[in-house]
Amino acid sequence: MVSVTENTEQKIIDAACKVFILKGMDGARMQEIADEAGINKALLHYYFRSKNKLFDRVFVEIFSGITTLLSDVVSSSADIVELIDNMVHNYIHLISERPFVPDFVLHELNRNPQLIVEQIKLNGIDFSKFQQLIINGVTKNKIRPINPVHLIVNILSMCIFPFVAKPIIMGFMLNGDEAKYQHFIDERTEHVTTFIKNSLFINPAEK
Amino acid sequence: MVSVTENTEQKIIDAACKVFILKGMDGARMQEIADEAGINKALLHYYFRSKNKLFDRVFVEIFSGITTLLSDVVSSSADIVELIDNMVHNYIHLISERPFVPDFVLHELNRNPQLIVEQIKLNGIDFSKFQQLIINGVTKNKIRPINPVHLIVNILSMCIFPFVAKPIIMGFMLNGDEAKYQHFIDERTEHVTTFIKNSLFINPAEK
DNA sequence: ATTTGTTTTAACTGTTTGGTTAAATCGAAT
DNA sequence: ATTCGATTTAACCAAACAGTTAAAACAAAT
Repeated sequence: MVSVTENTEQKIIDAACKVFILKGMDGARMQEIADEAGINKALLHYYFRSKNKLFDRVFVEIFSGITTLLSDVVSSSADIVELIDNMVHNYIHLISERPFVPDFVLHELNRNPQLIVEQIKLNGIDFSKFQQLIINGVTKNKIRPINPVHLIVNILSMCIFPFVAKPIIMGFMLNGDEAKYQHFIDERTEHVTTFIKNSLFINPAEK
Repeated sequence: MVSVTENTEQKIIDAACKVFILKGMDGARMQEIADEAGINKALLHYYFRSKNKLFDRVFVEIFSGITTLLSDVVSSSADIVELIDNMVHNYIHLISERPFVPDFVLHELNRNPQLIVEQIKLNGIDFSKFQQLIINGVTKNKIRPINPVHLIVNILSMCIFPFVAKPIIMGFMLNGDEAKYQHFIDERTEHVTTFIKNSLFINPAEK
C-alpha cells in the first residue's frame, strides 16, 4: 500500500515537472498535470493541496539537481584545470538531457526572486572553495589573475545560454536547421573548455 | 486629433511593454495594462482587439531593438577587435537600461518559437558580414581560428546571461548584496572584452 | 450646430481555472 | 468480514479573466 502511494506521488511530481518546465507556473494547468500523471484533479489536490505547494515542491527538486552538480564538481576538482573541464562537461551534459530546465529556472527566479532564499538554505554552495582553486591557479602562475565571480559567470554563461537561446541561434545563425544545432551543441563542450583555457593561460604550452 | 490618437496608442504600447516584460504573456492581465496606461479596458480593446494582437505588436517592438543594435554594430565595425568592443559595450549598456528584457524575450521565444519567423522577415541580420570579419581576423594571423557561430554565442552569452541570472549570482555569489551586483555589472564590459581578447589573440602584444 | 472619432462608464457574457465536496469503488491489511 | 487509505466520478463553487456592448460624454474639425 505504501508502494502504491509513493508511486502515485512520484507520478504526480514527474508530470508536474514536465508541465511546469514546458509551460511555466503561469502557463501550467492543474488539469493538464493530472492528465499527464494519468489521474484526476481530485486526487491531485488530495496529494498536493494547491498549485503553489506543488510548484514549490517541483522547483526545489529541479533546482537542487543543478546546485548539487555544482557542489559535486567543485569538491571533486583538484585544480582549476580540472574544475573547468568538469564544470563545462557536466553542465552541458546535464542540460542536454533536459534542455528546457534553464529557461524554466531562470524565468521563475526572475518572477519570484524569493525562491532563491529557500534554495540557499537547502543547498549552500561552498563558493569559497571555488575561489580558492582560482587563487591557487593564479599564485602558482598558471593562469592570469581573474575575478572568480566573473570567471564562474563566464563558464555558466557559455554552458547554459546556448540552450536558453536555441530559437535565436537556430533562427539567425543556422537557417532553422535542427541537425546543425545538434552538431553545434555536440561541439560545444570542447569549444568552451578550449576558449576558456586560451583566455586564462598566458603560455599555451602550460595547458 | 491624430496626435491624440498616437499618444494613446503609444501610451498603451509603453504600458504593455512594461507589464508583458515583467509578467510575461501568461502572467500579464489586460486590466493591469489598461491601468498602467491610465485608460480603461474597453478602450484597450478598441485599439488592439485582442491580447494576442497587442502582444505580437509589443514583442516585435522589443525584439527589433535588440536585432537592430546587432545589425548596427556589425555594419559599423571595421575589424574583429572593433566588433568585439562595440558588441560587448553596446549590449551590456542596452540591457542595463532594461534588465528584464532578455528573460522576457528568451522565455516567450521558447514558449512559441514560431515568433522568430516573423522577426527574421522584419529584421534579417547579415550574419555573413560577421563571419567575414572573423575570417579576416584569422587569415591575417591576428586571432586563432574559431568557429564564428561559437564566437558570437560566446559573446552574447557573457553579455546577456549575467542579467538573466541576476537572482542566482546575487544569491549564491554576492550574499544578496544589490550594491555588489551593480559593481559586478559595472566591471562587466571591461572584463568580458579582455576575457575574449585574451582567448582569441595568441600574442597579447597584438591587442 | 453638427459631425466624427475618441474615451468613459458600467454592466454583462462566456469561459477557464483553482479548488471543494460527497458519495461510491477498490484493494489490501487486520 | 471489516476497516482504512487510495482513487474515481461527477457535480459544483467562486473568482479571475478576455472580450463585448450600448449609451453617454467629450473634444476637435467642418
